Amino acid sequence: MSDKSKKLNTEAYKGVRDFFPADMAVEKSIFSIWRSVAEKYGYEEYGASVLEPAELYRAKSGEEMVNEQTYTFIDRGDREVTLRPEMTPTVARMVAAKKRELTFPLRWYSIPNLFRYEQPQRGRVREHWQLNVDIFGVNSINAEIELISIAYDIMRAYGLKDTDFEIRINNRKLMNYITRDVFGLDEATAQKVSKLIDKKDKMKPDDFTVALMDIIKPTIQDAAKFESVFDSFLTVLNSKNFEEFTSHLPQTKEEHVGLKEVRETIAGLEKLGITNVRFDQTLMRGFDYYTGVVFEVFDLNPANRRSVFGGGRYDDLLALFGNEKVSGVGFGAGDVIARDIMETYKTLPATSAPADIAICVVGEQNIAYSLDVAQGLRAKSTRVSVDLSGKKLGDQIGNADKRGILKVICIGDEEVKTGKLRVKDLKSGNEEDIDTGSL
RNA sequence: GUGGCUAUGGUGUAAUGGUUAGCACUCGGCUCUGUGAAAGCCGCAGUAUGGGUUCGAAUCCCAUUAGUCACCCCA
Repeated sequence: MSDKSKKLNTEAYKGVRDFFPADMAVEKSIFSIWRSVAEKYGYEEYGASVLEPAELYRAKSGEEMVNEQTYTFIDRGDREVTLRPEMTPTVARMVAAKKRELTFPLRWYSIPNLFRYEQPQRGRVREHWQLNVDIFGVNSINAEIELISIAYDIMRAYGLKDTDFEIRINNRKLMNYITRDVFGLDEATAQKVSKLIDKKDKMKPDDFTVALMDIIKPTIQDAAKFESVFDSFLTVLNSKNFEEFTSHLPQTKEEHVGLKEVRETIAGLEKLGITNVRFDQTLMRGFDYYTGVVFEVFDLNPANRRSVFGGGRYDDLLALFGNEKVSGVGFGAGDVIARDIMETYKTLPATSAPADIAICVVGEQNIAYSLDVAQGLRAKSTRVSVDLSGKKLGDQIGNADKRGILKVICIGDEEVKTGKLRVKDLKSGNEEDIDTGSL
């Protein structure tokens, strides 16, 4: 008698995915796009364990992030362990460990699975795979240009046209300059403002204005001064393009380095034929470790209003490990959004059959012979699946067809005796003699 | 973590608190034991889980689990 309460649930753990063969085929095609583009640019693949000591993330992300957003537990040896929520600290650790024996610039990529303890919803899961591409040891914005053009090539490989997506860039140096130097906000206020700017696109303009006022007002006593600071700040933030934005900044003899970097990055990409790049002064990115250019790639289709890629320059990260500075620029691209995009644009490759030829066996006594024939074919790199079901021949052929296998060879007493085999093409129905001697 | 919405065979769906929970696809078997795709017949399989209200619950209520949306957070 069956006890319902004792049955195990077939569902995957909350927020993680099973990859059945059809899903895995999609996943593999995404990975293969990632790999081929990264390798075309001369990047080498590396890997690491999903387990990291919790302090690796504490150092940079703070208690709250580690406690509430990660899978963290105590192992049997009383060590605090975290399932990696991102790859950058790991790669920084690896690079720092071997810094003296590595040849810079270093071009590395990886496709790690990452974990975060969050409320799952569409496009947001607890375990996902992410392409991470990083270049270390290049101080010029040529690194940014290279990374962004990799991201661009991947978008094209997903099957999108230039007009389907947009690359948005900003520069941390610029925002720091504006909030601190130009408008004189203190560190804490600047921080709050940054967080707010990050959400600007999601808010109604009026709500944003009010929220911004609430943050800035308490820090400026003089009402008249506040009025003028606030208005010009708002004007800067609402600039429609790079030229307008620049014109609102105080003119000095030398162009600010942040502006220069953005200008040169856009120009550099343009020379490579990448023209769908847009300056966006509201682009912030959550990470504290970014120090220069930051960028994101967006699908313009309203179905996928999330960033497809995100990255930037982090020049100080390796200092955490006591090393002298090594500059880094990197980005991440998730598999979930990649899948959504390729579904939206219907660019997913057709699923391929699990084998090139199916061998249908009539009579159990002929299986040994069939296996031998299969080995001969496999030696020539043909993918062969031998039907071991013992079903009727018609069913075996039907099954091969259902799996998308295009050709079958039927083997029974007759074939074993004469050694003459015929290949049947399931599309045309034609049969063709093949020479077993050549197998 | 907070709030809203949702949950019926493997899949998609139907059923004013009142028959044996219906249909399609899929799957298995057969018509048809050495040649598939068609057609027909037969069959397997379900009210997410645990409670409650009621003479009676897929239907109403509560909790749990999961999905989804918004918030939080965004790596």
